[in-house]
Amino acid sequence: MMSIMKSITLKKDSSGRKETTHARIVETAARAIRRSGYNGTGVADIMKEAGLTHGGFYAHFSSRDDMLAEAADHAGAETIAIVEQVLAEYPEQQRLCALMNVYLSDAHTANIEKGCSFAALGSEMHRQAPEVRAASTERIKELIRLIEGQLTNQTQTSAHDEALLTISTMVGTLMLARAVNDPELSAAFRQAALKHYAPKDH
Amino acid sequence: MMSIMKSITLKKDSSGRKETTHARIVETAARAIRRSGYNGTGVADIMKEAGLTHGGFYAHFSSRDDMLAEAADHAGAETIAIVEQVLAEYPEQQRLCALMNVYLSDAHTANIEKGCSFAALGSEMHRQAPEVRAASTERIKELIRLIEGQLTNQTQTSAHDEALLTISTMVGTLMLARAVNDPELSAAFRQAALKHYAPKDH
DNA sequence: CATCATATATGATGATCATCATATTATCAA
DNA sequence: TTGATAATATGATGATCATCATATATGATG
Repeated sequence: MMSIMKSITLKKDSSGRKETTHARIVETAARAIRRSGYNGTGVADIMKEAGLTHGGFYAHFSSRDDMLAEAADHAGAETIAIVEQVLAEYPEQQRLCALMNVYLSDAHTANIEKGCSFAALGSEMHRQAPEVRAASTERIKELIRLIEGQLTNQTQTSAHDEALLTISTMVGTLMLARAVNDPELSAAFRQAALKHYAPKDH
Repeated sequence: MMSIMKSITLKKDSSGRKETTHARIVETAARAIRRSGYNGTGVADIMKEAGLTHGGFYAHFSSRDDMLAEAADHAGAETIAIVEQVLAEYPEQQRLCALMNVYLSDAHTANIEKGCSFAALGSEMHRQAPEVRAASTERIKELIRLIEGQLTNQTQTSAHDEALLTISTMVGTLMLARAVNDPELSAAFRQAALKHYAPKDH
């Protein structure tokens, strides 16, 4: 009763410290889930890797799944960004070819924690919390639109279908190339896909 | 000193009870890992699902990873068996087509725990214990040989490459079809692959 | 510099987990 | 049936985990 005009001041943190920290946690988590999987990624691990202690976690996220959803979204966004960057660097005729070469490169195969989130987390997606799955699905749809837009010399329907097929092949190839313990087989999987999708390069 | 001829009798369990139980645990685990992932599969869960208690586990396996390796091998063997069965049921010309239809069917998409172990566990493989990865890699090589053997109208090299590409596409498509939370997109991924690999069927 | 709200840290709780020591039960030989 | 041995169960241990209550530290403002 005595404090009608108590808190006029909004909790505006002009320095944006919390937002910065929040973003740092999400970036750290986006790397951690690709490296260690959803189940292999603990709250304390991520906070430590972000230079914090575990206790502050729930000031930033309502639950672990909430954080995983943000991390999945961020990892998906990074995947989209990689693809967009390659597409922007090449003339129209060479774009898909160049994308394949980058996507199936040794570097991308080795760099799981900064690479394609769908190849890194694909087989775990179906059992994640609904918010995690939803965020990832939206990013996959974004990727489909991006690839579809490159297939201009086709009817709309066949461009969509070909985009879906191309993405399935890219993701499947990269995932299997990482899965096997035999470096030669890993390279063979990627070369076989490149032979089909980027036959120009020797 | 007093028991020179103590234990002549080998511990031969003529009824094979332990072997039967061991096989049952492995079969249960092979389903559990596909359903819940490697990390989501606890020792106690599996023993309970196999109708046992957790304590007896280490009479059957030297470690959890040891069990996971046997489970991965068994799941891979089941995958091979599914493929072999489809191939045996159809005449040579229709085999790959039929395999695609079965592999990308609604039933296989839904039945993760008895389906293709590479689509179910692919993105988790690279961080498993060496014995787990080794067992899975051997089964993948077996699958490659199987598919390669169906591509008879090609040179050896191109048959091998095409087998690798086909497997990457199959696995990637099924994995993504399961991953997304949108049933229409799930069907679209599979239809796009079928359009390319099994165009005969409407 | 002093105050206050905000951001982060310390520490605890109960749950779950792999692993193991020991007890109990089941099977087969006699 | 009885005893020996193998197969499984009971129960414990220490580690790790998500979550939360509370304390401290930080930085903006007066």
